[in-house]
Amino acid sequence: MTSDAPARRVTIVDVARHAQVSTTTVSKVLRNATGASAAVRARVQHSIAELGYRPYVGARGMRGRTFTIGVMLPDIRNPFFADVLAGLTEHLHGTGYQVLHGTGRNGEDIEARVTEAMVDRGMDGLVLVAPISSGAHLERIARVVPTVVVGRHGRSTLYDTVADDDHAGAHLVVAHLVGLGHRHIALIDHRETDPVRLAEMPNAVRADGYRDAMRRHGLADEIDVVSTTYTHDGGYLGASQLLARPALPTAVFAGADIVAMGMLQALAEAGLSVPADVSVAGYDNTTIAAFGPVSLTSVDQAGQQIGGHAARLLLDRIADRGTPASHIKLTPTLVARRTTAPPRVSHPPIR
Amino acid sequence: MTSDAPARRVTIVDVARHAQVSTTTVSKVLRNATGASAAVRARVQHSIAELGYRPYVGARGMRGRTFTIGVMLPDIRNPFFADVLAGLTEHLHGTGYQVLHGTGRNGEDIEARVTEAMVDRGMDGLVLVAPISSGAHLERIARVVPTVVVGRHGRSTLYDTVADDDHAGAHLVVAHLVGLGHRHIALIDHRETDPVRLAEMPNAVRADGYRDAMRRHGLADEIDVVSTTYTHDGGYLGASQLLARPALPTAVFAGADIVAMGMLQALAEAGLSVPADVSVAGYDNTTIAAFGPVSLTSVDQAGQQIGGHAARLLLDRIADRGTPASHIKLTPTLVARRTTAPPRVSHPPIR
DNA sequence: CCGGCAGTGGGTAACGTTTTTCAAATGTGT
DNA sequence: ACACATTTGAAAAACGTTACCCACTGCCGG
Repeated sequence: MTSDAPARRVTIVDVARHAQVSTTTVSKVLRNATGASAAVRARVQHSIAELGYRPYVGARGMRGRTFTIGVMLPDIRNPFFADVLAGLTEHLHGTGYQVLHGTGRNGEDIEARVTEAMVDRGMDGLVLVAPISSGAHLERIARVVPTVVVGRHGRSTLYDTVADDDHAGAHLVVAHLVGLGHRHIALIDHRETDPVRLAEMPNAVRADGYRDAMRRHGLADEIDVVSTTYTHDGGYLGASQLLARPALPTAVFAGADIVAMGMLQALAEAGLSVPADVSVAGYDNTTIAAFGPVSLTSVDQAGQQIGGHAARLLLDRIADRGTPASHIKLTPTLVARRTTAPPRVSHPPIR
Repeated sequence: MTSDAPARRVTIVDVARHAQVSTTTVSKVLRNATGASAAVRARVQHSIAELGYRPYVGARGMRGRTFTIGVMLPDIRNPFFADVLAGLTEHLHGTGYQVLHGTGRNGEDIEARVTEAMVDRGMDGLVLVAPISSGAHLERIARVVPTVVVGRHGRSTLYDTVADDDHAGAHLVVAHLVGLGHRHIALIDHRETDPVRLAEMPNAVRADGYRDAMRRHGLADEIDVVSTTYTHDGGYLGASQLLARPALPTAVFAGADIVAMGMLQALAEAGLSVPADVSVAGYDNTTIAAFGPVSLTSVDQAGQQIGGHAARLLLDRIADRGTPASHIKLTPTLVARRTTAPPRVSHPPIR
């Protein structure tokens, strides 16, 4: 009969006693190390199973390894991050590593607390997804534990990076809209003041790509950036600002799907229809974008692949911490759906 | 200048040497224990700051505590779980406990691996959100580490539970639809074969509540349950099955928002409009349900509150493992939106 | 027949922290 | 000035695991 007693943990000593061998031998069996005969090995395995022994990770950690990979996610609600995580765990499945994650909640102090906590827990490797911490902080972490940074453009010799080519992604969106006949294309951007982060964060690169693409299409004069935030409310606010103007742009490039959602809501409330009155494109190709009734044109970042690459790089770096840093850049693809269409009144070609 | 050297961790010994005291004294300062004068305390604090010392959790764990709370989430994509997590971390903020989570991916083996991993890492407490493991497994865990189970109806003397009253929630939906004039109300259920889980899982309780409510409204003959799964595809499939019939019900109660989404997609593809042709209600009041263009009638479970309660119970249990198990049941509320309306052809009242 | 070698198993010392025990120093009341 | 309580700080022993080293057994070749 099972009892309610607090139950002391079974240790390697219990197994050793039960199998009539030394703890050293049990350890050898556990690690598949040489120096144990087949007979002894079998006896120890049997004892392990019978006693239900599981190695205590804290003690293992003191000897160097915890078989744990920590993943910092900025926000658990964004489906893109879920894709990355899925790719990661998929790749790590069967390697003996356990994935645990923590949320940075898009706050620099909270994010730092999470990453520090992972270091303090002796994790063998860290994956930081779209971190907002300073580059110096990232390097401080990477110096202590093998680290891969995902979805951020800053580089370092101390950690690997996997990111999407946001510049190319922005080009895809602009080209798609121009191809439909749009000229006045606005961008909803995430306001960023910190000069260091400015260059490294995806939103900044997307904004750069947008400006560059507009210029290349001869639309330099039409560049129109509205700065809010990469949130649902930010999209709502951005749409409100556009609606307050005398004339609406014919198309809007929202820097993230979540922003596009906020816009769609504001536009619907204002009685405008999409794409008849205005085209809207997002970024990330989240599940909700693909959802039929929404059907948002978006840019797909292949989050699952990104996660897979991150896992691979991290395993390499754990195996040999001296490997030079790799920087992988994936090419995004455009998924055209029903929120983008030719403008109602087509502008006459220039000249 | 910072170097690329691997950087050895600063230990309590380094701090002790720097502050010219024993490690014991440093430990006392760290834990705010008595037995250190104000002067020494200040000196140690200064050394800690100067060296950037952080206690190594693995070593602490060997002495009993890791200041870590583990949260098992079945699925990172479901916003309801994100709400629960937010409530949890909110409540735990400032307590010195760090929250780390792992995903069970709705697989019994993967879930077991995650929970075992948390135990192996010496976590101080566990929150298991909507676990699918057997009750025996849950009790085995709870015997080793303080545990709170969220969103599941089975009870035990070994762990606390926090759950929503799914029976009442189903009543709310049926009452709402009946109030609008519906009689033929179908339920999309999650098929469950395991007899033990059958009674404990939320979907089963919702189905029970639905049947009970239908009977109380004199609609026993109209009870109509379609069994698929609680996924987007499950909703799509359920809708397809209904569409294959000669006559559609006038309203459908999808057991979860994600199921409702799949249904909406299938109905839209079939050229039917909601709520004109058929009313649809969900469950969970996820973010996407509230999203304007979707505007799904749903049942709100107050995930944030649930998480808060779970955190509180867990802290109590950690403080005193002997406390008798609490079982909290929260009352859900209905959020009526635009996917439910009176049926097109109102049935005449009975008799 | 002896020296070396491969293979097997065990003893022991870490790893970084907290807890327990104890001695010294300080203060307090006659 | 003396006994005695109290405070302060240190030494040492755990916690569970692994890595390093050593001892022992057969066995092979010279």
